[in-house]
Amino acid sequence: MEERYHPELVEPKWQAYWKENQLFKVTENPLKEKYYLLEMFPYPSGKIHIGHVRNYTIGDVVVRYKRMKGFNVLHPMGWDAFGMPAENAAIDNNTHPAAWTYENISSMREQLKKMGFSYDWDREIATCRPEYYKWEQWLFLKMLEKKMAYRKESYVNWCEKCQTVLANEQVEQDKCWRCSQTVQQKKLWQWFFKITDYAQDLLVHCDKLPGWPDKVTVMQKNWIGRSVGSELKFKIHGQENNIEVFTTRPDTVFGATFMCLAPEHPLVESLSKGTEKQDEVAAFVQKVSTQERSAEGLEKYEKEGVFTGAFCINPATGEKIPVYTANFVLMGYGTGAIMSVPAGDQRDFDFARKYGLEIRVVVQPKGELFDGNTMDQAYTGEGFLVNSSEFNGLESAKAIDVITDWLEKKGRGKKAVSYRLRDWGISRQRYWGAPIPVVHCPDCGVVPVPETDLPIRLPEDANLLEKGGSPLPYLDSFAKAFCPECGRKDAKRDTDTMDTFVESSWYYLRYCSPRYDEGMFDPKAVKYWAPVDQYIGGVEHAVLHLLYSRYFMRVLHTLGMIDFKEPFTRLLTQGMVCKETMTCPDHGYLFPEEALKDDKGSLVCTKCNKDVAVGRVIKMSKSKKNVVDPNELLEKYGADVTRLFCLFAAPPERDLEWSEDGVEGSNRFVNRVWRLALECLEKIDGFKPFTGAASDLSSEQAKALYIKANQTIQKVTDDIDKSFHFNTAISAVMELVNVLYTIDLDSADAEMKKVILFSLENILLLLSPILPHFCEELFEKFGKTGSILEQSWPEYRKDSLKTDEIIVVVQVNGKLRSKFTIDAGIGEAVIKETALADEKIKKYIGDKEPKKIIVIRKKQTLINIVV
RNA sequence: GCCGAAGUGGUGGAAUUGGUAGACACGCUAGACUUAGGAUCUAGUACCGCGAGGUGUGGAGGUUCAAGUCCUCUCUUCGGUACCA
Repeated sequence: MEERYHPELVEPKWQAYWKENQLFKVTENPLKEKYYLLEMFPYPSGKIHIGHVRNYTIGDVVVRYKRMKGFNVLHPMGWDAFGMPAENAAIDNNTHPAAWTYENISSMREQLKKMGFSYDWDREIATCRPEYYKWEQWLFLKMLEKKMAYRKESYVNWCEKCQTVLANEQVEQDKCWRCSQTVQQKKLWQWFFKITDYAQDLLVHCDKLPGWPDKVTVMQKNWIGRSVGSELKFKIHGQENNIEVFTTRPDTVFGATFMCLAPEHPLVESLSKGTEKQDEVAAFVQKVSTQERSAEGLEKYEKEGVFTGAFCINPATGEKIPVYTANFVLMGYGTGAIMSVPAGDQRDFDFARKYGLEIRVVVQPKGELFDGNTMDQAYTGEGFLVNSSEFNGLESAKAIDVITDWLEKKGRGKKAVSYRLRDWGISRQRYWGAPIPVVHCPDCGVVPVPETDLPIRLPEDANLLEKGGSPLPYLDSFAKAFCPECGRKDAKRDTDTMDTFVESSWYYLRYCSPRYDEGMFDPKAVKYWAPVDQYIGGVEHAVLHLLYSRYFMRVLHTLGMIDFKEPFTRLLTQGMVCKETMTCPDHGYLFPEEALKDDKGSLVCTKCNKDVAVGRVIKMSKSKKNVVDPNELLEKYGADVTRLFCLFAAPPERDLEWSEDGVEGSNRFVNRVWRLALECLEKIDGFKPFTGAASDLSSEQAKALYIKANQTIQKVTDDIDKSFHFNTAISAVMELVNVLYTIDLDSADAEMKKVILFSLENILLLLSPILPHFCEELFEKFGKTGSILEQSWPEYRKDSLKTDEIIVVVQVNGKLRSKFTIDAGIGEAVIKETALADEKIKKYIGDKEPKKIIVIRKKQTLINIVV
């Protein structure tokens, strides 16, 4: 009985068994109900981190559970293999993105295999392979043909010194991360997908995703950001052109005392041209071009603007109002111009005060008398119109329609819907991505590459530029092309590559038929497997990846390629894995192994012996060094213990705080079950598990254990099935194990032994999705043949879940004062009587007459006496 | 800034539709076994108080016989914010 569980022997044994018997290989089987479970595929960064381990463990448990429930389960794995880190690593380590990526893939694949995850590895894909991105290029051509893809000019972060485009994360405080040069906004022609065509459909279906967490659909709705309002035309003074604005508050149009254009607005230059403001405006536009134009970045800068020198006509008042350009107006939202109503919008108010512009009150609630000169903030609420000519006195909410209709009759406006959602810019001026399959011809313009030329291969012999730019434009063998239309020899291939979100928007369909070479996927396979029944991944993808995927399915649906629109029926967004940071005064951030306890018990740096400061618990990241290497865990504890801890430490949707002590605890539990099983094996021989009803059992102890075992089956099944709360499922099994530990096997009678055997076998079945290797091994020791995977999930007996007695909780004025046990079938009157007769209760009631007695008989039986 | 979450013992966390706050585990304390233990087993462990008892789910109010759970306000931390994936 000294023997401990030895993962280093047991785990490879069963991994080999599963592989040999191809237990995870699946094919379409119309006789079985399918279940497609998918975890978000990883970026091959080099090593699996704990966040991956957690994500894939959650998925693996559900997969194994569903298999035991009889489903035909698809559970694939692959690699989101294009992306910026490969380029950075290639520059830093003087290697090639492809070499770096493929190496990472093979080491990460080995790690995943050691974790015992039940993937059908025959379906593995890597998005950087031409066989994959060929079909992405194919789809791009289809979208181009259907006008779902188009080109327009838009801005990128540009470092003049490095001559490169920078990602947002490569811009640090307006400076290039490599050379600290101030970053500029540069205008480039880029490709876009017309996701806005589906804005309404994507929005409406947010409410038809019952399997998604509300927080995700709410975020998506807000991201799409539908707003209803009006589009108004402000005639430019002295010209026939108009400036169009979108506003949700046309009721305030009489208060529009100036106009603001985005600095990128095409009219900014032309309006100021030739005026004395020309230079000032140009300088301002230049200044704004060094400012980050993201929603997050906008907040960092002081709101400011300049007068363009031009005026436009307020369509309601007929007044001349000045046209400004301002840094808080975004070209990408609405029309890139706003009518400014300082009395009704805080930003406009601040702007007006700053530049001495008129603040005219047009809406005020009853009983107020706002004055534009003395107000200290804008009034954004509803009220009644003032200073609005014939509309004075009208309720502002009603005025929205009335004024829009009035302006429409004058030809100056109309009702309009605007979305915050912008079209998806997919062009990346990078090397390590899927080439965009078009050619630019001096004569024919943009010409799609013929389908038969696909894939347009990314040349793998290119060397990266030191400063991070893409080598593709300089690589003649790639960039020079014949025009497919006219045959001109000096046409130029598009050297941009696609956003990596494009690959991840459809990979889950590719898994259904990963080697299919006649299209993106085999329609028959997709018909059987898709959509994904359960998708699992980080909550950080709540908007972009998930929205793009939803969009892509709509595109394929429109193209008639699939018959569904929503890719993921159920979604689980798991929390991050966090750990405390440690810093040494001399050496900065420390890895966990670089800080050790000295004899006094305080943490010191292994390099200099100075005291280590323990910092906040934050998401594990290499830069903060608060990481745990799964390889070390595997070596020390094995896969099953690591899996157990990931599941036990927190429910999946919550952040998980890593704790070495907690892992030790999981290890202890695994060994506790191991010893229990071995002891039973030794002492209970020749018996079969009990399977009758609890009432057939003669001893109270056996009955109690049997009920507990049945309750455990119910609890674990519910927790996995309904909420994925594995932590409570595990604690339920722990409770049962604790009960078994209190039983003396040597003195147990035959009946008891049968119930113990029943309990133990079910513990193994219930734990098998979580501790697959461990449970296989014990199952085998108990003389079973085959894999535990092929067993059915246990059923509990409904007639053996409840005990004969219940505990009644007695409260006086809502405070717990006493408890008693009573026969479960007893009536309410008896409960009241018993409670009132209770000595402790009498003390609290005294001689007062109870005002009210409330008896609750739900999960708990409770009686509250109000005096 | 905007959008979305989360705050419960020394720690991670548990608590259908409001109904015994702290399951289960870590840590700690004590005991047992042991040549030894960082193994194992048993017991105890929210806080204050000698006690009766009181107080407790980030903070402040409110609804209710009853609030971790519902409502209002507020603080802190985290995620996303369109070129990290």
